[in-house]
Amino acid sequence: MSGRIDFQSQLNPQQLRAVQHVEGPVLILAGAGSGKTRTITHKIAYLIDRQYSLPDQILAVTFTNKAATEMRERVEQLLQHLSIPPLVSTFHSFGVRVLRRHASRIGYSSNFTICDKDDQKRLLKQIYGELGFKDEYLPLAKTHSVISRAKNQGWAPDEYLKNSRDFDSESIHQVFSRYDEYLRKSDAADFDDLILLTVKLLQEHADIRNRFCDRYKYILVDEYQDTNAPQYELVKLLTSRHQNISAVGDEDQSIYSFRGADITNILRFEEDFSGAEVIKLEQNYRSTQNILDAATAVVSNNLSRKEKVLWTAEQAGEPISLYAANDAREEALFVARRVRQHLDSGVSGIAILYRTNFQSRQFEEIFRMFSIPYRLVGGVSFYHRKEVRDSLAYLRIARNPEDNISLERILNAPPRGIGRVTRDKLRRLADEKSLSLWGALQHSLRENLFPARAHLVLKTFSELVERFRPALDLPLHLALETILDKSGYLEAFRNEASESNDNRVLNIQELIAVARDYSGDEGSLQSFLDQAALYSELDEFDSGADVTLMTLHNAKGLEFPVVFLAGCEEGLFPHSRAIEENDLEEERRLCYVGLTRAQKKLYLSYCRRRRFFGRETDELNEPSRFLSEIPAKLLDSSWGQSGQMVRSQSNQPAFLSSQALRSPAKPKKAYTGKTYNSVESIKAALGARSGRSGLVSGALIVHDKFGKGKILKVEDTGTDLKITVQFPGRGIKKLLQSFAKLKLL
DNA sequence: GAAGTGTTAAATCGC
DNA sequence: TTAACACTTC
Repeated sequence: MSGRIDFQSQLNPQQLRAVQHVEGPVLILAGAGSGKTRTITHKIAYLIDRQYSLPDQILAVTFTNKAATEMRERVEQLLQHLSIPPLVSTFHSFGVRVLRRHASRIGYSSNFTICDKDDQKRLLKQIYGELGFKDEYLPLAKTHSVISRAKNQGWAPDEYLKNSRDFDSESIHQVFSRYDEYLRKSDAADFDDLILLTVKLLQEHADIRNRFCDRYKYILVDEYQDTNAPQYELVKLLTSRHQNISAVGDEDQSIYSFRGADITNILRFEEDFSGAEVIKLEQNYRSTQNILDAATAVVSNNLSRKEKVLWTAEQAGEPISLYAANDAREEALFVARRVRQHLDSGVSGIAILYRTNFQSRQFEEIFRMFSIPYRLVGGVSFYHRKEVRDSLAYLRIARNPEDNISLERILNAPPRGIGRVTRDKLRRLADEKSLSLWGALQHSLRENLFPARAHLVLKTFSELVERFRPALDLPLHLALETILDKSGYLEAFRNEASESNDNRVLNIQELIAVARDYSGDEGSLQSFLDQAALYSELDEFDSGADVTLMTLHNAKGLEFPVVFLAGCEEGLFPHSRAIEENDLEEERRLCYVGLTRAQKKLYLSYCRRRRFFGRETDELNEPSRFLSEIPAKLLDSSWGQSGQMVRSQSNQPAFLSSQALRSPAKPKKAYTGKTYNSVESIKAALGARSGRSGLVSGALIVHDKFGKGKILKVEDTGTDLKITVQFPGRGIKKLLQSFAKLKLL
């Protein structure tokens, strides 16, 4: 049966052309909100429905699990009697899928471990220790990002050295080589390797490459502007026989150059794939005219872009509101009040977007105060919690004790008497004998290489691990439960009752519950571990939620009736690092992405002052330059209640017309100028929260003849208060004691 | 080796 | 501000 779906009635002429372009390469250049994903989803359906292809001959690649899931579901909706689904996958999970089958061809086992950022950092730290490198001379964070960047270019350590003239490149090269070697020896791959190794496999083994080429006759790539060199290479390899590639992208939405995304991939598509047709989608179905005009006005300040004319059939809609807050708290209060109003009038689907994750905190606090339910995307996600990661490491070790990275994690968690000395000795032994850590442990037990006490704890540990294996025959969740039980890992948290330990236990129980969903399938252990490793924060996003907090990067591809774009200040957005490195065009694209998330109503806000590390900035923040790029006529002239009113005048951007934006004198804290007689009263006045008893630290400032100092400790001697104060002076910190009834400023 | 205490660094964006 | 770390003591 063919031709059941009426594509013509569901798509506009351009979209239809893109969908019906079946043979050969096509590039779909689409503006924001023009139905990119919709178009390729329909294309998948079209290929199947019109019998150009069997479902499993289609491979669609996206960047997030979220997008993949959505696309899969929509295809299923369109084609209701689909027995085999097409493969819709992220680049990374596609890599995993290929490698799990064929890893042996390039020297890995099919059970290789996926190593995430946290594992990478641990490993780098270990290598620093071995090489005697110090973080203060060569920041580990820098090394990490340089290595990842190099890998995203497709460079091996030696190629990196050749291509880089940095002062530190020799040192980094040393770390990089050792790091790669260690991963290889540990049968482990980091995220970048998932792509690199897949490319290597397909390059070196023509038989496998040809098999995949014939298998997937139609390749579709979403967000093509975000592909980096290895991903581009992968696409080239997969399409090397049949050039049936459909790439969808928007160069104005390229916001991932920091992870190697190369905007030239999309710009030179026509050269790369000869005979490529280019189709533009310029009608926007998402936003009002005002919002679209604002976004277009901003992004047209970029020089390196192709002109696209986005238009909409929508009305002008409401003007865009701009709010200048004195600080982040006020900004959050403004947002919370408006959110409440929208919720009360029945609007749902509100997003609060910001540049950096730390901004979420203030919103969370205020939203809880207002009892506004919200979803936070990002932050410390479930799968990044220590207890969850440790539990997964236990599971990996049960299956394969040779997994060095996991063994390092659980060796002494919970504490079982295997300390630094013993661990170092094991590592050295493993290195000398070219053994895994587990191998070294076995070897040293046989040869009696450790003193009695260490020998005993290692033997106990070894026997423990041996006892894990039989548990793997149980259904997955029971296996996990049994292993955690035997290991004493759960027990250790239960024994020491505290709020955080209770949470840990709950998280582990939650993990066991997730494992239950995987139980029973063939290969359930592997797919459970893979999904945990490739899990991303965006996966938590629930499009049904009323209010969502997330970063601008996470918001790409999503839309909301109401959007708040917070923190529009120079230094924050555009970010100071971007200003330094002259990456303003990418920041501007990010702004474009943010603005175009809004369907009906858009709010912009910024703070004149903002706190970093508990410290207030000295000078007032400049409003973001992007605000001044929005034509004043699109902006609202009325303002929220608690901030100062800013009126827009004819052609001036709203914020420029307001002169007296200086923040009023800060209200004095309730505790200043008073005299306190007890520890408790000081603590109460400060609202100080500190785990350590009798200690008040932090923002409290005392004033005496030595100047201003920070209170470190307050002890009640019965008659007096003994207060330890730290006075910073020329880099040297003097510790003094002063007594009782101190006046606090 | 573990626990407790003091010091200091930190936070752009993410698979 | 907090959290990781480094150092000391038991």
